[in-house]
Amino acid sequence: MATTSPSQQLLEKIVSLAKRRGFIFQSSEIYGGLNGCWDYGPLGVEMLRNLKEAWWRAMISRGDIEGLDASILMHPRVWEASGHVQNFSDPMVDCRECKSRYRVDHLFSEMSEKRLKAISKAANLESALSHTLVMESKDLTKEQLAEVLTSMVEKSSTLFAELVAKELIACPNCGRVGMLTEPRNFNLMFETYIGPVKDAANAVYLRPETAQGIFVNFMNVWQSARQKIPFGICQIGKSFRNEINTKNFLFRTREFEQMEMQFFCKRGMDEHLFESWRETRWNWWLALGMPEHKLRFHPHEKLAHYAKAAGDIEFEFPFGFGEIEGIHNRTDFDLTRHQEFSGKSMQVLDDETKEKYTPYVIETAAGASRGFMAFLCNGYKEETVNGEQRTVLRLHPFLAPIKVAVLPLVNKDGMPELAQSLERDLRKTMRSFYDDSGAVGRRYRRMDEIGTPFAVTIDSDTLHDQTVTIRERDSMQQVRIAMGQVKSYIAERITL
RNA sequence: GCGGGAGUAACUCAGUUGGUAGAGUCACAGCCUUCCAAGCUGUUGGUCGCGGGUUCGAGUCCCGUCUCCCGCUCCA
Repeated sequence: MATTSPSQQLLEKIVSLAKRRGFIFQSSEIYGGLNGCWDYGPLGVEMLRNLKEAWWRAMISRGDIEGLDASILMHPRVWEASGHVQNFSDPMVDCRECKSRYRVDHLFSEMSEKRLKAISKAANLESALSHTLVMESKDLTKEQLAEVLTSMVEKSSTLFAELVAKELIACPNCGRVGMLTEPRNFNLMFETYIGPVKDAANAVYLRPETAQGIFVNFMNVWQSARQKIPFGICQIGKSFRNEINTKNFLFRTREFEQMEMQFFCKRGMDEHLFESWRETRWNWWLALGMPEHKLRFHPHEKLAHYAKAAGDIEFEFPFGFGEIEGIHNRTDFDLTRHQEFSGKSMQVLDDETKEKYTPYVIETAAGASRGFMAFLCNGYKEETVNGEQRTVLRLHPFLAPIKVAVLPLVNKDGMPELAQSLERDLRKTMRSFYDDSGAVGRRYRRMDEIGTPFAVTIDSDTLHDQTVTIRERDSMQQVRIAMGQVKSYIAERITL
């Protein structure tokens, strides 16, 4: 029997509840499942839609952000321009002795300068440099040496193996020399083919991020929507990454949904806007019920090739802190690259100074799937009430898949009929649920477990004075109001 | 990709040295029940993850494979 940590058990309970109640099923389960893919069940899809709706409204209601829904398949050149073709595949090697795996660039960057020099000599770096750069190897810094060597290894299929054979590269873990395999490329982008012929010339990628769909449409949106800089473009959609390993339920999957916004501004405003968006996005998570102590902002020290500043909003999952949203100052990198690769101008005119410039971009990239899981984990609580245990999902009412349950206290005296008619009426404006099976306490608990914030109960008083009780999920307190006010009472309390 | 653990009903699990699958919960149909899951009756549901092998006979033993979890690695 495996020893399982409390946090592991917690995650297992959440996964189990998610399946039992119809939030999340494993993809293709009857065929044994598909690694790292999950399906949203009836309650899951409602909750996910609510989450995306909350985000969409927060973006669009500002007035300075336009929506977009770009195609998942894009021109292959997009990913050359974005740097994904080059940077999204990392050559990796394994140690035959101790089975450790390394990225080649990490291998080089961890080496001593002396070792790098020795390898440079063996790799005949000078001649490689002579026809590409004016520099000589002795002028290169340690970091530059590592970088050049990495790119040489990437270009040559045999170089790394030769260096290993000359016993110049040791495994950092076990220290054995000559045990590393040839580099293998791990391309993190999914590839498919346009048209019925599977041919390299027809290859396209499933987008690894939604951002590029926004960048390539920047000019279209700018001109058609009549927005003035600064303004943003936002988009919700699926992205795909062929991860080596999937992990932790919905957290690391190969197919996931993003909620991305790119805010275009003039250079000079970018640093202020980065801070401002960081705060705006932080507060958005809080407004949906995230407690501040479960969140943290993690600034990136090692920046990606496109970024000037970057950081993540992280949530404390049962397995530890994990990113739920990234905020990046992408500078003018993407637009500049697309201008270069497409030959189309990405510049705008400053009305005051009459100068043309390429806008800077602040990106906020939230994970819809990860956010969903974060709210599920955050909401899950086991409580003891009067000696009995109850499981409750403390979801913000806006996120809750079902807003209200309507229950006849007992199944007689016309209570079921009255309750059914109330439920039919509520159903027109909100997700509601009628339940008459078992004791009322059991029904309350069932609703707690799926996060339903309100339960309306029809009792004998209802029959003669048209009042009902409304029970609130978290406090379990009840108030009695006129049946005619139920709709407005709940509507007021399920808004953001 | 490596190492460890696990996979039996929708969920949580039991199943002895191999002898044609069980419990509780849930769900469903009723009964009971006037406010917080524990009453009664009945019912549905499993080729024991999948595929091979050994055997007269495999949930149980062996091999392969898939999936989930943990660690390493990875996470532009």
